[in-house]
Amino acid sequence: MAQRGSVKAKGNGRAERGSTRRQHRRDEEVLAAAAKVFAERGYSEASVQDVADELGILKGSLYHYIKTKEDLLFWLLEEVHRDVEEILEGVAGTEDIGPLERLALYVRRQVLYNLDNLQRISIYYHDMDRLGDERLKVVLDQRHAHERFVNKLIRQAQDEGLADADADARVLTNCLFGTVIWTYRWYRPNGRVSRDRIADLCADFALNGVVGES
Amino acid sequence: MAQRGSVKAKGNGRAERGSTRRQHRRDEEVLAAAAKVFAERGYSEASVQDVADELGILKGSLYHYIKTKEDLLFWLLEEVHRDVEEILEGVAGTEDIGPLERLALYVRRQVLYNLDNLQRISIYYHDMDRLGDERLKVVLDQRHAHERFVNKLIRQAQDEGLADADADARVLTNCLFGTVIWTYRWYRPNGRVSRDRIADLCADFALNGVVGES
DNA sequence: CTTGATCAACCGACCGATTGCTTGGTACGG
DNA sequence: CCGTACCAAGCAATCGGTCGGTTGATCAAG
Repeated sequence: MAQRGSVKAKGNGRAERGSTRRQHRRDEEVLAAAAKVFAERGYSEASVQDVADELGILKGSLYHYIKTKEDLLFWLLEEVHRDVEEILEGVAGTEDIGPLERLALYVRRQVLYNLDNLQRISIYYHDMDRLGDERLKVVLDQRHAHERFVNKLIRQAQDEGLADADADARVLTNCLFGTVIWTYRWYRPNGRVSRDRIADLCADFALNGVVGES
Repeated sequence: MAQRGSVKAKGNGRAERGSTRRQHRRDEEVLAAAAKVFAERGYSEASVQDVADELGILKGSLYHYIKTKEDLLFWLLEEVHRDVEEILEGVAGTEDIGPLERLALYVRRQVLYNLDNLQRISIYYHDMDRLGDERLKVVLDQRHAHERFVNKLIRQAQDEGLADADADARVLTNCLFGTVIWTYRWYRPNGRVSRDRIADLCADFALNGVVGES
């Protein structure tokens, strides 16, 4: 793990090293501990000591797994991006459905993912900016690709007369993102409304907003 | 300013002391500097030194105006709350309009406020949790009141048959908040769409979402 | 007009605590 | 005996906050 690809190393940071299988176990525990601590206290205020405490080892020992504190943050964000990319590919790969159904599918899946990964999503939207310049650029590029994907679906819907073409597509995209992303701020497990129902309601809300002209 | 009301002090923290008029000038400069620095670097990573530098004075001198670093954060959030309360009162005070028109009015005004106060809104949603327990409770109580206000409007619309009564009002409220609040994350001055147009589009998006069933 | 007291505003040096990170070493399973 | 996993001590830097002192404007008394 300590030798995970840096940004410079041909970008192949997620490659699985040949050996490793049991090693990954502990690596994931490290990331899980970091996720918990960062989500609770925020990246800036969380200390490496806190993460080590969560793992039950000393601070110095944690540096066996990481080079810098920022590594933990970057790897967590990389995980999120990998998962979200799967969602986008799933939506893009579904055949025989129109742009509006695709948008609804995207919203439902993305909202469900957010509700199931509150810690990482919190960290993603709270502490992304704490990355150094190069790594920040990597994450921002991924975000832009994500944005373009949704924006394209909305423009398609407008072109096909399924959505109000007078509304600026970029604004609609961001309104939809607001609906989807904000879930991580108000959702509480044990709530009265099920996650699936919430995902459906968010999809309805966003789709009605995109279609417009009631 | 150093003697601004603490949380405990009968809550009357905003009272203008008898003398003071020129003094307030510098106080506002202090808060403006803090807002700029906190918005740029985040409260946790911004140092008192940074705020003092922005003001052109030494760190020790800044403590003439504040008791703790947290004071700056709390006072900024108090300002936001005071402004937002005005918006709510304005919406509640408008006569002869239904709940849907009231909601649209709220969204437009709140979005415009967000776009005009990007720094403070960023700080509000990014660093609220850094407050101590007592002060955090104060801000959270204000937020809950804000939520109840919008939630009540939505339930009124549902009761009058103007909005889909099958959708959970709490979820709708949070979806609407997502649309409104998220603006501070994507809006950039000098963009191609005017602020007024953005406010209108957000209002349309949110209202269509609340009404549902197109 | 001069004096002297007052007070906000600011300086500059400093303190204890904590931070991210390093280093040299050890315990132990394969 | 070699590498993984961890320990224990410590370093330089930075942090929020303190403190004693200086400056300059204001203003009432003499």
